[in-house]
Amino acid sequence: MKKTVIVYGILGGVLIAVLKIVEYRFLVLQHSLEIYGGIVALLFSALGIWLGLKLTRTRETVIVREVPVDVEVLVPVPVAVPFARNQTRLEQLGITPREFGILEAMAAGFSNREIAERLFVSENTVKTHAARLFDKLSAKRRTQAVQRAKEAGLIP
Amino acid sequence: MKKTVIVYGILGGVLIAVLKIVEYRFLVLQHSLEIYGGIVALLFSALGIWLGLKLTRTRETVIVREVPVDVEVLVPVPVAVPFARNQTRLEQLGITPREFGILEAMAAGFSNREIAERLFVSENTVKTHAARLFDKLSAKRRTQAVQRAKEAGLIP
DNA sequence: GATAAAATCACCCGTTCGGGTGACGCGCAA
DNA sequence: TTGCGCGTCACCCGAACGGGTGATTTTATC
Repeated sequence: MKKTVIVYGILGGVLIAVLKIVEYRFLVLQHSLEIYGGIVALLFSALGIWLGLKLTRTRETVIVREVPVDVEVLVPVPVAVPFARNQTRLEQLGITPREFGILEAMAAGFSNREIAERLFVSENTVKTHAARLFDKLSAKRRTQAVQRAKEAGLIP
Repeated sequence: MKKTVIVYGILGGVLIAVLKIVEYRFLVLQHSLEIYGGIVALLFSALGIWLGLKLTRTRETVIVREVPVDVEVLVPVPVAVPFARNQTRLEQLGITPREFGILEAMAAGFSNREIAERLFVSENTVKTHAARLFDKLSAKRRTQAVQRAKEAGLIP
């Protein structure tokens, strides 16, 4: 943060110097302009900072902490959310079964090499499938692809 | 840091250029004092806002809300289950707030660079946080880290 | 004020990913 | 029979990622 302040300071100094030079060149020797500009700059800088603070200050993260009321009642709750794979969207995107398999493995956190070993294919093949998958999901990274697939309801 | 310096440089250059133009117009037009002031005000407002944002980047107020858990209410899991972040597990793993922020961004499919720009830090910083995160989550890849975090109930 | 924890940034180096391209075989339908 | 979709594989190259190390600064805490 100090650095930022220093940079700002230097920048301000340079700015003022340049202003002075420019002013001399144009022979407009009205100090009021300089002072005026400086004051305005200062004021609005302060205003901007204040505004920025105000805009981002009320950022609250609400965290829900679970507190057991009765231990005996707190039996492991089977969530059992029947995930319904969105087959329609799969077809809409034109994702082939093989590509989907790679997608699942990717979502499970496997590397290309691991996926290759798992599916008994070469790493290059996995990469090809992955590339086509990224294209179809409009993703640039595998994490993004996984996220998109999740949003589309392709994977839980 | 380099980027910041470059941005600052460009900004300064543009500012000076604008000032010159404005000053030139001052010789021609008589109403440029207002224009000059307006431009300076605008520029420094923007600058101030940006600075304000940068200053308050991590000002997050964490509110821990204790919620009694009742199984009978939990079992009929209806729809729209507001994801309850598992704060306990977060502390167990020793994941700091900042690291968690990086984790969220990672899960959203952002690259290290994008995360860096989003959080107003350098890419190296993001990588450092990520490395520590991987260590704490026993993950070797970011996809795996996301998967682990999901399993642990850290992220939806 | 000392101390510890957290956050920030940098550099090097090796690995992994992803884009682009080209190619081959197989099965199926026109 | 030919075209097409699918799956397979290879190579190159640049970008992104991750490990490791070291350092400074900020923040919290006593």
